[in-house]
Amino acid sequence: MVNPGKRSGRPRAGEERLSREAILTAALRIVDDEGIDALTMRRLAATLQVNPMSLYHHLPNKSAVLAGLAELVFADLTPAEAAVSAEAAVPAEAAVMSWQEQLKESARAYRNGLRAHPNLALQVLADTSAVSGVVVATMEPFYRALDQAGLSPREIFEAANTLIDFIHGFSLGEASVRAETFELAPDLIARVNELPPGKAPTLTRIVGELGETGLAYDFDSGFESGLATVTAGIAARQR
Amino acid sequence: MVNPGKRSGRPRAGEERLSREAILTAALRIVDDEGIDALTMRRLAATLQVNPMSLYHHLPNKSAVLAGLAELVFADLTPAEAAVSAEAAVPAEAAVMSWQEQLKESARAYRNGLRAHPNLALQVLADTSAVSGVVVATMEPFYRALDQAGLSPREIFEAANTLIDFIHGFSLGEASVRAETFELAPDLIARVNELPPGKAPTLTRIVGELGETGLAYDFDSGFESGLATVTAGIAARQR
DNA sequence: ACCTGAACACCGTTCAAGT
DNA sequence: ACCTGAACACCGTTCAAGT
Repeated sequence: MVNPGKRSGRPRAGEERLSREAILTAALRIVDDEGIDALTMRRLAATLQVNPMSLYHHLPNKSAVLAGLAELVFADLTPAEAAVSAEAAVPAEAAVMSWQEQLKESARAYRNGLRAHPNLALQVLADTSAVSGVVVATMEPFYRALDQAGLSPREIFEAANTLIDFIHGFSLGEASVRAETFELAPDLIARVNELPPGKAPTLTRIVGELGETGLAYDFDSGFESGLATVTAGIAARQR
Repeated sequence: MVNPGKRSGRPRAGEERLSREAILTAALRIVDDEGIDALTMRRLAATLQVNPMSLYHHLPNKSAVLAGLAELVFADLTPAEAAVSAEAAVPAEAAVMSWQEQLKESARAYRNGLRAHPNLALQVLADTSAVSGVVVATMEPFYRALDQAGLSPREIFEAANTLIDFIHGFSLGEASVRAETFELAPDLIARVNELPPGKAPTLTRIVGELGETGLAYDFDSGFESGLATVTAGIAARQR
Protein backbone atom coordinates (compact mmCIF):
# COMPACT_ATOMS: atom_id res chain seq x y z
CA MET A 1 0.00 0.00 0.00
CA VAL A 2 2.99 2.27 0.09
CA ASN A 3 4.20 3.82 -3.17
CA PRO A 4 0.71 4.38 -4.56
CA GLY A 5 2.16 5.49 -7.91
CA LYS A 6 3.77 2.15 -8.51
CA ARG A 7 1.87 -0.54 -10.30
CA SER A 8 2.71 -4.07 -9.45
CA GLY A 9 2.29 -7.31 -11.31
CA ARG A 10 0.97 -7.24 -14.83
CA PRO A 11 -0.19 -3.88 -16.22
CA ARG A 12 -3.90 -3.22 -16.36
CA ALA A 13 -5.60 -4.07 -19.62
CA GLY A 14 -5.48 -1.22 -22.15
CA GLU A 15 -2.68 0.48 -20.31
CA GLU A 16 0.46 1.08 -22.31
CA ARG A 17 3.13 -1.47 -21.51
CA LEU A 18 6.75 -0.85 -20.94
CA SER A 19 8.74 -1.09 -24.14
CA ARG A 20 12.23 -0.48 -25.43
CA GLU A 21 10.95 2.56 -27.25
CA ALA A 22 9.19 4.04 -24.22
CA ILE A 23 12.31 3.52 -22.13
CA LEU A 24 14.58 5.19 -24.67
CA THR A 25 12.20 8.12 -25.10
CA ALA A 26 12.16 8.70 -21.36
CA ALA A 27 15.94 8.34 -21.22
CA LEU A 28 16.42 10.90 -23.98
CA ARG A 29 14.21 13.33 -22.10
CA ILE A 30 16.27 12.97 -18.94
CA VAL A 31 19.53 13.47 -20.82
CA ASP A 32 18.23 16.49 -22.71
CA ASP A 33 16.82 18.09 -19.57
CA GLU A 34 19.43 17.25 -16.98
CA GLY A 35 22.53 15.93 -18.68
CA ILE A 36 24.08 12.54 -19.20
CA ASP A 37 25.06 12.06 -15.57
CA ALA A 38 21.45 12.32 -14.48
CA LEU A 39 20.66 9.18 -16.42
CA THR A 40 20.74 6.22 -14.09
CA MET A 41 18.77 3.03 -14.34
CA ARG A 42 17.04 3.76 -11.06
CA ARG A 43 16.18 7.31 -12.03
CA LEU A 44 14.94 6.16 -15.41
CA ALA A 45 12.74 3.55 -13.78
CA ALA A 46 11.37 6.13 -11.38
CA THR A 47 10.25 8.49 -14.14
CA LEU A 48 8.55 5.56 -15.82
CA GLN A 49 6.95 4.65 -12.49
CA VAL A 50 8.37 1.22 -12.71
CA ASN A 51 10.71 -0.99 -10.78
CA PRO A 52 14.37 -0.55 -11.80
CA MET A 53 14.56 -4.21 -12.67
CA SER A 54 11.72 -4.00 -15.16
CA LEU A 55 14.01 -2.16 -17.54
CA TYR A 56 16.19 -5.23 -17.86
CA HIS A 57 13.43 -7.10 -19.61
CA HIS A 58 13.70 -4.72 -22.56
CA LEU A 59 17.36 -3.70 -22.58
CA PRO A 60 20.19 -5.91 -21.36
CA ASN A 61 22.08 -3.23 -19.43
CA LYS A 62 22.82 0.45 -19.13
CA SER A 63 25.27 0.63 -22.01
CA ALA A 64 22.53 -0.74 -24.25
CA VAL A 65 20.42 2.23 -23.17
CA LEU A 66 23.19 4.63 -24.12
CA ALA A 67 23.75 2.84 -27.41
CA GLY A 68 20.03 3.02 -28.06
CA LEU A 69 20.08 6.77 -27.49
CA ALA A 70 22.96 7.16 -29.95
CA GLU A 71 20.89 5.22 -32.44
CA LEU A 72 17.93 7.55 -31.90
CA VAL A 73 20.07 10.58 -32.64
CA PHE A 74 21.44 9.08 -35.84
CA ALA A 75 17.96 8.06 -36.90
CA ASP A 76 16.86 11.70 -36.73
CA LEU A 77 19.99 12.59 -38.59
CA THR A 78 19.22 10.39 -41.56
CA PRO A 79 17.90 12.71 -44.25
CA ALA A 80 14.25 12.40 -45.09
CA GLU A 81 14.78 11.72 -48.77
CA ALA A 82 16.79 8.61 -47.99
CA ALA A 83 13.58 7.01 -46.81
CA VAL A 84 11.99 7.57 -50.19
CA SER A 85 12.68 5.18 -53.04
CA ALA A 86 15.99 5.44 -54.81
CA GLU A 87 15.51 7.24 -58.12
CA ALA A 88 13.08 10.07 -57.40
CA ALA A 89 14.98 10.97 -54.26
CA VAL A 90 17.01 14.00 -55.30
CA PRO A 91 14.97 17.16 -54.69
CA ALA A 92 14.67 19.80 -57.39
CA GLU A 93 17.07 22.34 -55.90
CA ALA A 94 19.77 19.73 -55.51
CA ALA A 95 20.07 19.46 -59.26
CA VAL A 96 21.14 23.09 -59.60
CA MET A 97 23.55 23.03 -56.66
CA SER A 98 27.22 22.40 -57.38
CA TRP A 99 28.64 19.30 -55.75
CA GLN A 100 30.57 21.55 -53.39
CA GLU A 101 27.39 23.24 -52.24
CA GLN A 102 25.64 19.89 -51.91
CA LEU A 103 28.52 18.60 -49.82
CA LYS A 104 28.41 21.64 -47.58
CA GLU A 105 24.66 21.37 -47.13
CA SER A 106 25.03 17.75 -46.12
CA ALA A 107 27.71 18.70 -43.63
CA ARG A 108 25.55 21.45 -42.14
CA ALA A 109 22.65 19.03 -41.74
CA TYR A 110 24.91 16.49 -40.08
CA ARG A 111 26.27 19.07 -37.65
CA ASN A 112 22.78 20.28 -36.84
CA GLY A 113 21.69 16.73 -36.15
CA LEU A 114 24.48 16.36 -33.62
CA ARG A 115 23.55 19.68 -32.05
CA ALA A 116 19.95 18.65 -31.53
CA HIS A 117 20.95 16.80 -28.36
CA PRO A 118 24.04 18.55 -27.03
CA ASN A 119 24.16 16.56 -23.81
CA LEU A 120 24.32 13.41 -25.86
CA ALA A 121 26.82 14.52 -28.48
CA LEU A 122 29.80 13.20 -26.62
CA GLN A 123 28.20 9.83 -26.12
CA VAL A 124 27.17 9.67 -29.76
CA LEU A 125 30.59 10.63 -31.06
CA ALA A 126 32.40 8.32 -28.70
CA ASP A 127 30.16 5.34 -28.95
CA THR A 128 29.57 5.09 -32.66
CA SER A 129 28.95 1.44 -31.84
CA ALA A 130 25.53 -0.09 -31.76
CA VAL A 131 24.50 2.40 -34.36
CA SER A 132 23.87 -0.47 -36.69
CA GLY A 133 22.68 0.44 -40.14
CA VAL A 134 21.42 3.82 -39.07
CA VAL A 135 24.80 5.49 -38.98
CA VAL A 136 25.96 4.33 -42.38
CA ALA A 137 22.74 5.52 -44.00
CA THR A 138 23.72 8.90 -42.63
CA MET A 139 26.65 9.00 -45.00
CA GLU A 140 24.59 8.73 -48.18
CA PRO A 141 24.35 12.49 -48.87
CA PHE A 142 28.12 12.85 -48.66
CA TYR A 143 28.64 10.02 -51.10
CA ARG A 144 26.03 11.42 -53.45
CA ALA A 145 27.68 14.84 -53.57
CA LEU A 146 31.17 13.43 -53.95
CA ASP A 147 30.02 11.06 -56.68
CA GLN A 148 28.94 14.08 -58.69
CA ALA A 149 32.42 15.53 -58.30
CA GLY A 150 33.71 12.76 -60.50
CA LEU A 151 36.03 11.25 -57.90
CA SER A 152 37.06 7.60 -57.90
CA PRO A 153 35.44 5.28 -55.35
CA ARG A 154 38.58 5.33 -53.26
CA GLU A 155 38.74 9.12 -53.36
CA ILE A 156 35.09 9.40 -52.43
CA PHE A 157 35.62 7.08 -49.51
CA GLU A 158 38.60 9.04 -48.21
CA ALA A 159 37.06 12.45 -48.80
CA ALA A 160 33.90 11.46 -46.94
CA ASN A 161 35.92 10.17 -44.02
CA THR A 162 37.96 13.36 -43.87
CA LEU A 163 34.91 15.58 -43.89
CA ILE A 164 33.13 13.49 -41.27
CA ASP A 165 36.22 13.50 -39.07
CA PHE A 166 36.30 17.29 -39.28
CA ILE A 167 32.63 17.54 -38.34
CA HIS A 168 33.12 15.16 -35.44
CA GLY A 169 36.09 17.11 -34.11
CA PHE A 170 34.27 20.39 -34.52
CA SER A 171 31.14 19.06 -32.83
CA LEU A 172 33.23 17.73 -29.98
CA GLY A 173 34.50 21.21 -29.27
CA GLU A 174 31.08 22.69 -29.67
CA ALA A 175 29.53 20.14 -27.32
CA SER A 176 32.25 20.66 -24.73
CA VAL A 177 31.52 24.35 -24.57
CA ARG A 178 27.84 23.74 -24.13
CA ALA A 179 28.73 21.33 -21.38
CA GLU A 180 30.23 24.33 -19.62
CA THR A 181 33.81 23.27 -20.09
CA PHE A 182 36.68 24.94 -21.83
CA GLU A 183 37.16 24.93 -25.57
CA LEU A 184 40.19 25.70 -27.65
CA ALA A 185 39.08 28.51 -29.92
CA PRO A 186 37.01 31.06 -27.97
CA ASP A 187 39.10 31.07 -24.82
CA LEU A 188 42.32 31.01 -26.74
CA ILE A 189 43.18 34.66 -26.33
CA ALA A 190 42.75 34.69 -22.59
CA ARG A 191 44.82 31.55 -22.23
CA VAL A 192 47.63 32.72 -24.43
CA ASN A 193 48.06 35.85 -22.37
CA GLU A 194 48.73 33.69 -19.33
CA LEU A 195 51.50 31.71 -21.01
CA PRO A 196 55.06 32.13 -19.77
CA PRO A 197 56.84 34.39 -22.29
CA GLY A 198 58.85 32.51 -24.90
CA LYS A 199 56.84 29.34 -24.43
CA ALA A 200 54.94 29.77 -27.69
CA PRO A 201 56.24 32.88 -29.46
CA THR A 202 54.46 32.54 -32.79
CA LEU A 203 51.15 31.68 -31.18
CA THR A 204 51.47 34.64 -28.85
CA ARG A 205 52.30 37.05 -31.65
CA ILE A 206 49.54 35.88 -33.99
CA VAL A 207 46.90 35.87 -31.32
CA GLY A 208 48.02 39.31 -30.24
CA GLU A 209 47.56 40.63 -33.78
CA LEU A 210 44.19 38.95 -33.90
CA GLY A 211 43.12 40.69 -30.75
CA GLU A 212 44.00 44.09 -32.22
CA THR A 213 41.67 43.67 -35.16
CA GLY A 214 38.95 42.57 -32.75
CA LEU A 215 38.30 38.88 -32.89
CA ALA A 216 34.68 37.85 -32.66
CA TYR A 217 34.62 34.10 -32.66
CA ASP A 218 31.46 32.18 -33.11
CA PHE A 219 30.93 28.54 -33.90
CA ASP A 220 28.89 29.12 -37.04
CA SER A 221 31.60 31.05 -38.83
CA GLY A 222 34.22 28.65 -37.55
CA PHE A 223 32.28 25.77 -39.02
CA GLU A 224 31.82 27.50 -42.35
CA SER A 225 35.51 28.29 -42.53
CA GLY A 226 36.51 24.69 -41.88
CA LEU A 227 33.92 23.45 -44.32
CA ALA A 228 35.26 25.76 -47.03
CA THR A 229 38.80 24.57 -46.38
CA VAL A 230 37.99 20.87 -46.46
CA THR A 231 35.83 21.27 -49.56
CA ALA A 232 38.55 23.26 -51.31
CA GLY A 233 41.04 20.56 -50.36
CA ILE A 234 38.86 17.87 -51.90
CA ALA A 235 38.43 19.96 -55.05
CA ALA A 236 42.17 20.63 -55.24
CA ARG A 237 43.02 16.94 -55.03
CA GLN A 238 40.40 16.15 -57.66
CA ARG A 239 42.10 18.13 -60.41
CA MET B 1 46.96 -5.39 12.95
CA VAL B 2 44.73 -6.01 10.01
CA ASN B 3 45.74 -4.56 6.64
CA PRO B 4 49.46 -4.82 7.32
CA GLY B 5 50.24 -3.01 4.08
CA LYS B 6 48.45 0.11 5.22
CA ARG B 7 50.29 2.86 7.00
CA SER B 8 48.33 4.99 9.36
CA GLY B 9 48.87 8.45 10.75
CA ARG B 10 51.85 10.43 9.52
CA PRO B 11 54.22 8.71 7.09
CA ARG B 12 57.55 7.54 8.44
CA ALA B 13 60.44 9.99 8.05
CA GLY B 14 62.23 9.66 4.74
CA GLU B 15 59.32 7.84 3.20
CA GLU B 16 57.83 9.44 0.12
CA ARG B 17 54.63 11.28 0.92
CA LEU B 18 51.46 11.28 -1.03
CA SER B 19 51.37 14.04 -3.62
CA ARG B 20 49.24 15.23 -6.49
CA GLU B 21 51.89 14.01 -8.89
CA ALA B 22 52.16 10.54 -7.34
CA ILE B 23 48.38 10.20 -7.42
CA LEU B 24 48.15 11.21 -11.07
CA THR B 25 50.99 8.91 -12.06
CA ALA B 26 49.26 5.97 -10.40
CA ALA B 27 45.97 6.97 -11.99
CA LEU B 28 47.52 7.10 -15.45
CA ARG B 29 48.95 3.62 -14.93
CA ILE B 30 45.55 2.22 -14.02
CA VAL B 31 43.90 3.83 -17.02
CA ASP B 32 46.61 2.68 -19.41
CA ASP B 33 46.55 -0.86 -18.06
CA GLU B 34 42.87 -1.44 -17.40
CA GLY B 35 40.85 1.31 -19.00
CA ILE B 36 39.07 4.39 -17.81
CA ASP B 37 36.31 2.51 -16.01
CA ALA B 38 38.85 0.81 -13.77
CA LEU B 39 39.79 4.17 -12.33
CA THR B 40 37.87 4.71 -9.11
CA MET B 41 38.97 6.72 -6.13
CA ARG B 42 38.91 3.62 -3.98
CA ARG B 43 40.90 1.57 -6.43
CA LEU B 44 43.38 4.38 -6.87
CA ALA B 45 43.84 4.67 -3.13
CA ALA B 46 44.33 0.92 -2.86
CA THR B 47 47.18 0.87 -5.36
CA LEU B 48 48.81 3.69 -3.46
CA GLN B 49 48.26 1.76 -0.23
CA VAL B 50 46.42 4.66 1.22
CA ASN B 51 42.99 5.44 2.58
CA PRO B 52 40.56 6.61 -0.13
CA MET B 53 40.05 9.84 1.75
CA SER B 54 43.72 10.74 1.69
CA LEU B 55 43.40 11.53 -1.99
CA TYR B 56 41.06 14.39 -1.23
CA HIS B 57 43.84 16.29 0.48
CA HIS B 58 45.63 16.65 -2.84
CA LEU B 59 42.82 16.73 -5.38
CA PRO B 60 39.34 18.11 -4.69
CA ASN B 61 37.40 15.32 -6.38
CA LYS B 62 37.43 12.68 -9.06
CA SER B 63 36.89 15.00 -11.98
CA ALA B 64 40.00 16.88 -10.90
CA VAL B 65 41.87 13.59 -11.24
CA LEU B 66 40.56 13.13 -14.76
CA ALA B 67 41.38 16.72 -15.65
CA GLY B 68 44.84 16.21 -14.24
CA LEU B 69 45.31 13.18 -16.46
CA ALA B 70 44.27 15.18 -19.51
CA GLU B 71 46.82 17.77 -18.53
CA LEU B 72 49.53 15.11 -18.29
CA VAL B 73 48.77 13.92 -21.80
CA PHE B 74 48.93 17.42 -23.23
CA ALA B 75 52.15 18.09 -21.36
CA ASP B 76 53.78 15.14 -23.13
CA LEU B 77 52.32 16.44 -26.34
CA THR B 78 53.99 19.83 -26.09
CA PRO B 79 56.96 19.67 -28.46
CA ALA B 80 60.37 19.63 -26.88
CA GLU B 81 61.63 22.67 -28.74
CA ALA B 82 58.91 24.84 -27.25
CA ALA B 83 60.66 24.52 -23.91
CA VAL B 84 63.81 26.00 -25.36
CA SER B 85 64.15 29.76 -25.71
CA ALA B 86 62.32 31.45 -28.53
CA GLU B 87 64.82 32.28 -31.27
CA ALA B 88 67.12 29.26 -31.48
CA ALA B 89 64.14 26.93 -31.31
CA VAL B 90 63.62 25.93 -34.94
CA PRO B 91 65.70 22.84 -35.71
CA ALA B 92 67.88 22.74 -38.80
CA GLU B 93 65.68 20.40 -40.85
CA ALA B 94 62.66 22.58 -40.27
CA ALA B 95 64.24 25.34 -42.29
CA VAL B 96 64.32 23.22 -45.42
CA MET B 97 60.82 21.84 -44.97
CA SER B 98 57.98 23.54 -46.81
CA TRP B 99 55.29 25.00 -44.58
CA GLN B 100 52.98 22.24 -45.77
CA GLU B 101 55.41 19.57 -44.66
CA GLN B 102 55.96 21.35 -41.35
CA LEU B 103 52.23 21.50 -40.80
CA LYS B 104 51.85 17.80 -41.56
CA GLU B 105 54.70 16.88 -39.25
CA SER B 106 53.08 18.86 -36.45
CA ALA B 107 49.79 17.11 -37.09
CA ARG B 108 51.45 13.69 -37.01
CA ALA B 109 53.13 14.51 -33.72
CA TYR B 110 49.84 15.70 -32.26
CA ARG B 111 48.04 12.55 -33.34
CA ASN B 112 50.81 10.38 -31.94
CA GLY B 113 50.59 12.20 -28.64
CA LEU B 114 46.90 11.39 -28.43
CA ARG B 115 47.60 7.77 -29.31
CA ALA B 116 50.11 7.38 -26.51
CA HIS B 117 47.27 6.81 -24.06
CA PRO B 118 44.41 5.35 -26.08
CA ASN B 119 42.24 4.64 -23.04
CA LEU B 120 42.44 8.28 -22.14
CA ALA B 121 41.93 9.79 -25.57
CA LEU B 122 38.21 10.14 -25.19
CA GLN B 123 38.54 11.85 -21.86
CA VAL B 124 41.22 14.17 -23.21
CA LEU B 125 39.24 15.10 -26.30
CA ALA B 126 36.03 15.58 -24.39
CA ASP B 127 37.35 17.36 -21.38
CA THR B 128 39.66 19.89 -22.95
CA SER B 129 38.96 21.77 -19.75
CA ALA B 130 41.47 22.06 -16.99
CA VAL B 131 44.17 21.83 -19.61
CA SER B 132 45.24 25.30 -18.61
CA GLY B 133 48.20 26.70 -20.47
CA VAL B 134 49.43 23.29 -21.48
CA VAL B 135 46.95 22.79 -24.26
CA VAL B 136 47.47 26.13 -25.93
CA ALA B 137 51.23 25.65 -25.97
CA THR B 138 50.45 22.54 -27.97
CA MET B 139 49.25 24.69 -30.83
CA GLU B 140 52.51 26.56 -31.33
CA PRO B 141 53.91 24.30 -34.09
CA PHE B 142 50.72 24.72 -36.13
CA TYR B 143 50.90 28.47 -35.84
CA ARG B 144 54.58 28.48 -36.73
CA ALA B 145 54.01 26.48 -39.92
CA LEU B 146 50.98 28.51 -40.94
CA ASP B 147 52.79 31.75 -40.28
CA GLN B 148 55.38 30.72 -42.86
CA ALA B 149 52.60 30.18 -45.36
CA GLY B 150 52.02 33.92 -45.35
CA LEU B 151 48.44 33.76 -44.11
CA SER B 152 46.77 36.57 -42.20
CA PRO B 153 46.34 36.16 -38.43
CA ARG B 154 42.67 35.42 -38.92
CA GLU B 155 43.41 32.84 -41.59
CA ILE B 156 46.05 31.22 -39.42
CA PHE B 157 43.62 31.03 -36.54
CA GLU B 158 40.92 29.43 -38.64
CA ALA B 159 43.24 27.06 -40.47
CA ALA B 160 44.72 25.83 -37.20
CA ASN B 161 41.27 25.24 -35.76
CA THR B 162 40.20 23.32 -38.83
CA LEU B 163 43.25 21.08 -38.79
CA ILE B 164 42.95 20.42 -35.06
CA ASP B 165 39.25 19.62 -35.44
CA PHE B 166 40.12 17.09 -38.12
CA ILE B 167 42.76 15.48 -35.91
CA HIS B 168 40.36 15.34 -32.99
CA GLY B 169 37.64 13.72 -35.07
CA PHE B 170 40.08 11.26 -36.57
CA SER B 171 41.54 10.40 -33.17
CA LEU B 172 38.07 9.90 -31.78
CA GLY B 173 37.41 7.23 -34.38
CA GLU B 174 40.79 5.69 -33.84
CA ALA B 175 40.34 5.60 -30.07
CA SER B 176 36.87 4.11 -30.39
CA VAL B 177 38.21 1.22 -32.40
CA ARG B 178 40.92 0.55 -29.87
CA ALA B 179 38.23 0.62 -27.24
CA GLU B 180 36.77 -2.35 -29.08
CA THR B 181 33.76 -0.52 -30.43
CA PHE B 182 32.63 0.12 -33.95
CA GLU B 183 34.13 2.77 -36.18
CA LEU B 184 32.81 4.27 -39.37
CA ALA B 185 35.49 3.51 -41.89
CA PRO B 186 36.78 -0.04 -41.45
CA ASP B 187 33.44 -1.70 -40.79
CA LEU B 188 31.73 0.32 -43.44
CA ILE B 189 31.63 -2.37 -46.10
CA ALA B 190 30.12 -4.98 -43.85
CA ARG B 191 27.51 -2.54 -42.62
CA VAL B 192 26.54 -1.32 -46.02
CA ASN B 193 25.85 -4.82 -47.20
CA GLU B 194 23.27 -5.20 -44.46
CA LEU B 195 21.36 -2.07 -45.45
CA PRO B 196 17.87 -2.42 -46.87
CA PRO B 197 18.15 -1.92 -50.64
CA GLY B 198 17.36 1.61 -51.81
CA LYS B 199 18.11 3.10 -48.41
CA ALA B 200 21.46 4.54 -49.52
CA PRO B 201 21.93 3.79 -53.21
CA THR B 202 25.03 5.86 -53.91
CA LEU B 203 26.78 4.68 -50.79
CA THR B 204 25.98 1.08 -51.65
CA ARG B 205 27.24 1.43 -55.21
CA ILE B 206 30.47 3.22 -54.32
CA VAL B 207 31.33 0.87 -51.50
CA GLY B 208 30.59 -2.06 -53.79
CA GLU B 209 33.03 -0.75 -56.37
CA LEU B 210 35.55 -0.19 -53.61
CA GLY B 211 35.24 -3.79 -52.52
CA GLU B 212 35.97 -5.02 -56.03
CA THR B 213 39.33 -3.28 -56.19
CA GLY B 214 40.15 -4.73 -52.78
CA LEU B 215 39.94 -2.13 -50.05
CA ALA B 216 42.60 -2.32 -47.37
CA TYR B 217 41.84 0.36 -44.86
CA ASP B 218 44.30 1.34 -42.23
CA PHE B 219 44.35 4.34 -39.98
CA ASP B 220 47.75 5.56 -41.04
CA SER B 221 46.83 5.97 -44.69
CA GLY B 222 43.46 7.40 -43.71
CA PHE B 223 45.18 10.01 -41.60
CA GLU B 224 47.64 10.89 -44.36
CA SER B 225 44.83 11.26 -46.84
CA GLY B 226 42.87 13.60 -44.60
CA LEU B 227 46.00 15.54 -43.79
CA ALA B 228 46.76 16.02 -47.49
CA THR B 229 43.21 17.20 -48.13
CA VAL B 230 43.13 19.71 -45.29
CA THR B 231 46.58 21.02 -46.15
CA ALA B 232 45.63 21.36 -49.81
CA GLY B 233 42.50 23.20 -48.75
CA ILE B 234 44.51 25.66 -46.71
CA ALA B 235 46.91 26.19 -49.58
CA ALA B 236 44.02 26.67 -52.01
CA ARG B 237 42.44 29.35 -49.87
CA GLN B 238 45.75 31.08 -49.44
CA ARG B 239 46.18 31.85 -53.14
C1' DA C 1 49.14 19.07 8.27
C1' DC C 2 48.04 14.94 6.85
C1' DC C 3 45.79 10.64 7.24
C1' DT C 4 41.98 7.50 8.81
C1' DG C 5 37.22 5.04 10.00
C1' DA C 6 32.73 5.06 9.86
C1' DA C 7 28.83 6.56 7.63
C1' DC C 8 25.63 8.54 3.93
C1' DA C 9 23.43 8.46 -0.18
C1' DC C 10 23.81 6.64 -3.98
C1' DC C 11 25.05 3.14 -8.15
C1' DG C 12 24.31 -1.34 -11.75
C1' DT C 13 22.91 -5.88 -11.66
C1' DT C 14 21.62 -11.00 -10.02
C1' DC C 15 18.31 -13.91 -8.32
C1' DA C 16 14.27 -15.88 -6.55
C1' DA C 17 9.63 -14.91 -6.00
C1' DG C 18 5.23 -13.05 -7.23
C1' DT C 19 0.90 -12.39 -10.71
C1' DA D 1 5.57 -13.14 -19.90
C1' DC D 2 6.38 -9.48 -17.35
C1' DC D 3 7.18 -7.16 -13.15
C1' DT D 4 8.86 -6.86 -8.26
C1' DG D 5 11.68 -6.94 -3.57
C1' DA D 6 15.49 -7.88 -1.40
C1' DA D 7 20.19 -8.30 -1.66
C1' DC D 8 25.18 -7.92 -3.37
C1' DA D 9 29.08 -5.58 -4.43
C1' DC D 10 30.28 -1.64 -5.46
C1' DC D 11 30.57 3.91 -6.01
C1' DG D 12 32.07 9.31 -4.59
C1' DT D 13 32.20 12.13 -0.80
C1' DT D 14 31.31 14.38 4.16
C1' DC D 15 32.54 14.62 8.71
C1' DA D 16 34.59 13.92 13.05
C1' DA D 17 38.40 11.86 15.05
C1' DG D 18 43.10 10.37 15.33
C1' DT D 19 48.64 11.37 15.20
